[in-house]
Amino acid sequence: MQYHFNAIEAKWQKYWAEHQTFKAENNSDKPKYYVLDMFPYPSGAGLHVGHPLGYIASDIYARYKRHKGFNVLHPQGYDSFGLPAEQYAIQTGQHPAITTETNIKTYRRQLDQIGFSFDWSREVRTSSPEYYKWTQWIFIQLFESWYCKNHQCAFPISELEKLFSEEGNSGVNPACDENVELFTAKEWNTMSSEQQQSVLLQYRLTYLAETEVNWCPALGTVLANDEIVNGVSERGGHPVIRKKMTQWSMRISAYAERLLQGLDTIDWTDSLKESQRNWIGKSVGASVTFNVSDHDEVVEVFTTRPDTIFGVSFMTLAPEHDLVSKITTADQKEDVEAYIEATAKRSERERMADVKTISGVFTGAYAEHPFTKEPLPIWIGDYVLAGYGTGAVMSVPCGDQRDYDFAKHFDIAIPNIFEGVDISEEAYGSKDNVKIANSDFLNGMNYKKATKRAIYELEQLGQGEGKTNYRLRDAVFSRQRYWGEPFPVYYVNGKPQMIEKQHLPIILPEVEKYLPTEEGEPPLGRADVWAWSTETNSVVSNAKINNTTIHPLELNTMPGWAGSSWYFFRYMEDAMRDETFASEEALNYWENVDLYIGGSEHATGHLLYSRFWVKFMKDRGFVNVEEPFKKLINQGMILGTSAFIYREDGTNKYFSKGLIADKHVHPIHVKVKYINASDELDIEGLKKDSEFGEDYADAEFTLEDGVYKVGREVEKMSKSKYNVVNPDAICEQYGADSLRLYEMFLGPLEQAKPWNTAGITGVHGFLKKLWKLYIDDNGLKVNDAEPSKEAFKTLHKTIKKVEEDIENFSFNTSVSTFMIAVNELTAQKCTSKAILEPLLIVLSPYAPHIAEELWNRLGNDQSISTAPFPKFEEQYLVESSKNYPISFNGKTRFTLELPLDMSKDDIEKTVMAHEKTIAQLQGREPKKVIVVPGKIVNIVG
RNA sequence: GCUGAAGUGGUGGAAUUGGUAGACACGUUGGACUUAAAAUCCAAUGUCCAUUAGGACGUACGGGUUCAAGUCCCGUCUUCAGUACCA
Repeated sequence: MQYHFNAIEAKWQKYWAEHQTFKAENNSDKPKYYVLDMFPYPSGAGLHVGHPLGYIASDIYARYKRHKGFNVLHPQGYDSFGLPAEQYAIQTGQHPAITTETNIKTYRRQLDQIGFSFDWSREVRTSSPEYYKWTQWIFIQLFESWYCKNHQCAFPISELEKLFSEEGNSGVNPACDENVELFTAKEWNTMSSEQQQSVLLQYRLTYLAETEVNWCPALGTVLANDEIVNGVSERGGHPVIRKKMTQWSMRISAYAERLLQGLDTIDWTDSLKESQRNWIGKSVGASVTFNVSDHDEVVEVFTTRPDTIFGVSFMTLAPEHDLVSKITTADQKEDVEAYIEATAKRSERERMADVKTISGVFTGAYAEHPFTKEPLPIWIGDYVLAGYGTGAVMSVPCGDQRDYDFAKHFDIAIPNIFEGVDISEEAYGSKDNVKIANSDFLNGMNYKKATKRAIYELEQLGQGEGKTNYRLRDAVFSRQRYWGEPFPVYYVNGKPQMIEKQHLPIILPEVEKYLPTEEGEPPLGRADVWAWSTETNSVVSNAKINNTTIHPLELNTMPGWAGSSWYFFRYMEDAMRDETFASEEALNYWENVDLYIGGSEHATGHLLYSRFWVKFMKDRGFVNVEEPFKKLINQGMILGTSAFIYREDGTNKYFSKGLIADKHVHPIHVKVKYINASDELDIEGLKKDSEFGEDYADAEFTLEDGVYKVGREVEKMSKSKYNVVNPDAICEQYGADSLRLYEMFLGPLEQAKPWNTAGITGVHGFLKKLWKLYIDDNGLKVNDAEPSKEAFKTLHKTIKKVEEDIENFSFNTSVSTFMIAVNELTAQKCTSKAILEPLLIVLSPYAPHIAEELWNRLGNDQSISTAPFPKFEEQYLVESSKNYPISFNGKTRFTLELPLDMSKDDIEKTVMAHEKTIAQLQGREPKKVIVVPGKIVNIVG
């Protein structure tokens, strides 16, 4: 009987679905384990072989944990709001919901055929109203909260109102907008409700603010910092400009310190933690204010080197700095304005590319040194960034290379405040091994002491204080798009109001077109039912404008990361649950994700935002975990191997790769399915391909050695490069088990690696051999024969290795282990059930279908997933003897097989006897024998 | 520049954490079976020298520690990823 993988796989997939084999229980005596994949965005292209890599790894782990006696939650869903469906809608008029539904069907079919052990009863879709009701609800909770820096915790905004009415705002220490005005309790209580609302907006964890945003004209929307790569949009590569807009923002900066501290408590890779640390960008230093001479203004700067305060010889402002227009003297006005205009014209990209050119201009104004009262010229320069710190720096040319270069270029003084350091060539940027000089009360101190003293003295003067600065900016939360969560917000007199929970969800309305309106409003501005009636408490049609008091609803939608920041909690419960986003019992039982697998591209987006939301939800008591993902693994990308044919310029002639050296050719991508394992092109197949019509019909192919050789190159898998390998075709031809094993076999999980379909014959051959070990032409070969010692050894070696591999996430080496085991057992002619049955359990996480089939044929009527993982027993691996390498002066000459229980002295005696014989033969004196316990025998002379 | 990861046959990659480098697989070559092909099976396959026996060299490069180094230490180079005028 042959191994009919297609039939076997279909059979068991159906069985698992019908029996709900992988349904997780919310009540169980077993310990819980939560294995999660980053849920996919269902794109129109469907899955290619790279997508399932992480899912296969997590599935192996989930199945393994079930064998190990855990109650495993392993869900899957779709991050189904997003730009591609909307772009497609703009082009075709097709509603994104329909496209999304179609794509999800394709995804589901493709996922099902690989045999994942997902509990589909908990599926979530971020675009379904049952789900985004709760995304909207969380938004409201953020609006109704403020963050107390003293307690490092978020509280309801009503508590802040109470504090304000009792003692004003001078005593509270909240995370809030900069430069909020101080008021007393009395002042607060006399404010109008509208005024109070305006004030509170400065403290809420999500707030409306006029912010400078990254506006992408081509996409008609704003983008977050992490959606911009090299100054252009991540999607589509369109230019991005700075623009001021009123936007919802998330006060993630309030959580900067906790987001940083929390990294120490979770098991993520160093590089990922490092990315987040860099993104948060904590720097400890001081804020210092410099009075501007002859003005009523001050320049506030942030510095990490307050110890170098006496080295300041000038100030530099960003060209966009508010003070520039106020302090520039009449003489300098023309130059300054010309400079500002010139920098504004330069795109972000140019400014980044051109970091070496030093440019700047003197404002004509001077600041006063806080201690020496010396006048310090105030310059503007584009090396100072408006978006970091205060947009102004105190320039210490002897201690900072950029200040140094600037000072040299404009011939500004470079006072040296370092003892015995030569600064004639470059600045001394190091904090170490140096003492401060020429600095009044700081003389002779090191960095640490001087910093402390400088801050103290500044505080005495009232011109500075110790300060910690974070690079992390608040996250803009509004998108001018259609296909996203609507905000549960309406406006009364321009002030945002939250819609009450019982009226959620606010359903995304139908629109005729998905583009922004002619007035430049977001697409929701086109909906004729996009207003809120406070009388009926419902969304009403704009047409009813005369019958009832209506208020405009927020027209923006939420960004992609809104729905993905909390979805892992929704899986804990029935996705249709309507009372809360998940029950308290479920949240208490599942806590957080034990293992999270996904791509590293989310390092500073999704993985930071979800940590922020979870910390917030913890503060407000909605969940009871501080971190969402205990352990995180980034799977590497599977790359495609593109194939090229070479067309001679201006002809329809194609030359084989070896013949192109002296010709003018250019490479053209061809479909990889026409290439065999030896890089030879199937010319007939290509000519007949309907996608290219007649393009290749009369093409002339010049061969070498009778074949056409193509060029190969490893690139990202992409439709346009014709290097996409479809898992459907692989499952069809080799089966899901082969695909699963091969994806693991390709290499370490976390590494990027190219796909090469040719290699799959190796693992496919293994599965056939495995089948033959159990089944032959007469049916089942397995019997109750007493297993041999060797068979036990093979089995237990395999158990041990695979268990270690899975725990260490090195799935690639397990596949080799299985191959060796099957080869050994075949050679031993093993037919014992006592060996072959447990072997199936060990294999089943990797190749569940064949394992389930053989398990069933061995007479088991329960799914193999209920079977406990076989226990490794050391005794079967213990050997009676061991090969000792015998080395002379470090060179291994021969090995001696000696019994394991031999004592050190006996080993020495035995080896000495050998040495004597050899020495006699070679006609020399015997050398001394040294035994290193347990390891090796040395003979030294 | 900074941070992180890595460099092993023709290729993907192993190596129990300092103990016989190259497991396993692909590819290649030869053979068996077959009218033929596919499939399957067997053998060889790091490089060099040697008819053989055997030997020399070999984990990016240069040093070092050790009886013993792919593994540890110092220096250099290269590749990939992230980040960047962050004061």
